[in-house]
Amino acid sequence: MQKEDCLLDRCFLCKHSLPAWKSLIELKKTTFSFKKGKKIFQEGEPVKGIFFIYEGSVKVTMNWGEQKELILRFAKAGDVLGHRGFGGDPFYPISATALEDCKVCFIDNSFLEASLIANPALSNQLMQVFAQELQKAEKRMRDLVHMEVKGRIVLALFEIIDAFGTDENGYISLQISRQDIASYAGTTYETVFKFFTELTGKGILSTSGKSIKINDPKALQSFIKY
Amino acid sequence: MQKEDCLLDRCFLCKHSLPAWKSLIELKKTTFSFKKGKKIFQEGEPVKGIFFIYEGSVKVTMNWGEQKELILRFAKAGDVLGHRGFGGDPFYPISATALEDCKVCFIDNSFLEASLIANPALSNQLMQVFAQELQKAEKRMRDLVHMEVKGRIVLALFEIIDAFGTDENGYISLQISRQDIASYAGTTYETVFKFFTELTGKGILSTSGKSIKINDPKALQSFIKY
DNA sequence: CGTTGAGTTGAGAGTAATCAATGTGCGTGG
DNA sequence: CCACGCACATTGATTACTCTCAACTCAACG
Repeated sequence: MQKEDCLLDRCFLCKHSLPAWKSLIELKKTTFSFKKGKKIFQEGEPVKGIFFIYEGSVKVTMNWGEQKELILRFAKAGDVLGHRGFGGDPFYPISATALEDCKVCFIDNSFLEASLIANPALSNQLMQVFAQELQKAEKRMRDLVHMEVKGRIVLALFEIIDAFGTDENGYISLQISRQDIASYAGTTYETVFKFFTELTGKGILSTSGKSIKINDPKALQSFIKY
Repeated sequence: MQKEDCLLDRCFLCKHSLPAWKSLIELKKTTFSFKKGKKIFQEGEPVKGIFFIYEGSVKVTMNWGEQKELILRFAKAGDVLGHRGFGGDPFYPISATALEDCKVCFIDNSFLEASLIANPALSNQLMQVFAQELQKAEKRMRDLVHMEVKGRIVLALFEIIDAFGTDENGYISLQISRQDIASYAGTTYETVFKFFTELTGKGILSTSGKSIKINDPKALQSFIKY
């Protein structure tokens, strides 16, 4: 982790702050780098502040017992991390792990709170973030409960493409493991695996090395049954 | 639905507003009554404002297809409803249904927004509400995915008691249908039923008419496996 | 007295998790 | 350069859970 300059336009806090605050924010915030696979923060740790991603991608997870994890969401440049520390417990209820090499801005709690009080527009922006994430979370809750596994895996794929996009050949820009897809869809590694071989067999999906490409989105859709 | 006076101390908006605003809020807000079973608002309807419950209890649900519903949460006096209308779509992503006869305060969007801008403390309070609900939602998401059905039903019972309490005899204060418990636990009516007969057989649970009583919380806990 | 609908129970089917076995690639050390 | 071991990928077989469907009971009501 090392301190660096921050790309203003990619940082939530800078983007939504009053111009007058920007120089102050520059002083206050610290930028850290995380290597792929490193934990940015962990379930149970005391909350010290809030993070803004301005480079790389991150998975936000929650554990069940020792072995099982659920990926709650993926986050990418421009997204906020660690705001779940707000309210109640001063301990993170979740973990955040870098999926690629990442750069994140860190703002400590006291400065953030001061900013929120002084700058209602920022406060409103953050509230919007919360509201949207709450909506997404509840929708996902329903999906995880009522959809069958194949549908959930399909949804995971769409979600991942939505978050990270595809390269010029149509492959998902992020190298994501089948284990992570399983953790997002709330299923097991093997099940994802078998489904993928079924899909590649039918030509709906292609895999090249570690990367995945969707050939037939409509056919995928059809696995989502109401 | 009829207009009535509002019990100030049970209303989120009044409780967290500046004293100077209270009289204005009194002017602006409207109180409605809803009979048990009536929908307060429904998935897909345009968002017109926000509700505060000051009497009765409510289930907040989301539908999957035509038949399957998931109860996202229970709300009772003092809780906020309809704030998920914030951000993005101006349509409710969820429905709210009265579980008992209810009285709710309604504040229309424009006045709420004005209040939030003028009163940062209120804004912060609402943000806290969002943050806490987001935490709860994500925890529940994990539970629904990784716990087995019996554990989820147990959790539902605890959750319901937590929200609504028990009467002097230890029975859950709210008459809740097995269907609703199933919808909360993400399972079917029959499964809840069979589990309940198993539990009453072992003396862990008692049912009297429509009401439910937990005799042995520890034995119930043991169905939650990590 | 028949009908309706909700409460209750049982049998069967299907899905996905678990377990186990085999295959594959890679790095390391001899 | 080869042999070995380890971790991870892949696949098949088995198990177990829970959903679905259907039947039955019982009470209320016309």
